[in-house]
Amino acid sequence: ACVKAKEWQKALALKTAMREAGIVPNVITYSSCISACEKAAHWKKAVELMDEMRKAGIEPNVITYNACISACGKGKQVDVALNLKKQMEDAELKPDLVTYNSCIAACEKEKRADRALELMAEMRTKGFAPDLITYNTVISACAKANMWERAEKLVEEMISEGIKPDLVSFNSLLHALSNGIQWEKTYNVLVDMKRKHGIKPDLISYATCITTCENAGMWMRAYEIIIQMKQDGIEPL
RNA sequence: CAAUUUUCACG
Repeated sequence: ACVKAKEWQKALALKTAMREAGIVPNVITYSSCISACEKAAHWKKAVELMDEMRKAGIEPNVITYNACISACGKGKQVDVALNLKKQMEDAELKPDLVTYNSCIAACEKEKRADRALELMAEMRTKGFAPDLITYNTVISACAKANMWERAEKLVEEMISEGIKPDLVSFNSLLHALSNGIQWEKTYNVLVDMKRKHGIKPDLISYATCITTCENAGMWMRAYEIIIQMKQDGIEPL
């Protein structure tokens, strides 16, 4: 059952073909198909597949649920995603770190920073330490909810817990600051990520800073950043 | 190397 076709129609066609060839789809077959739907944000199909496999007497496992939660997240269905997490708890399956990260990502898509933060607190009580991805996702959630102060705090928090922020962390923080039109802070972060953390800003980082300066009416500053970007070997598009 | 999680934009 090796499904490498990453487009959902193809994956589903393959599954049908398998059945017709007399091969019984197993958990992994379904999980793969759900994953294929996920990339296309086809959350309804993903949920349908879960039902279908249950009817076929195949029990979804943690990975199956995680894939489906992710699919719902991409389709902006937080409630469906959180319901799935409940379902798996009822089915005496233990949500794992990926489950939480996927649920938090679902909240992020819907700008539900409050729920994302709640979930992060909940996972701690269940003995899961938030990892880099957890933090990055929550920071991004704060960015979308216009909570740049919280985003700043989260970065400090992760550092104090020994998790090194990466390029994604900083880009998310930059977006948070950008949405708050904190152009000075945005610029400081851009400088700090390179000087203090050894992370090279990429095109996204620079573009975010430039946009912020433009929104703040700081045209000269925006221009200076473009110059720096070119010195860094990154070309504006 | 059979399946699952994070940033902007496009889709």
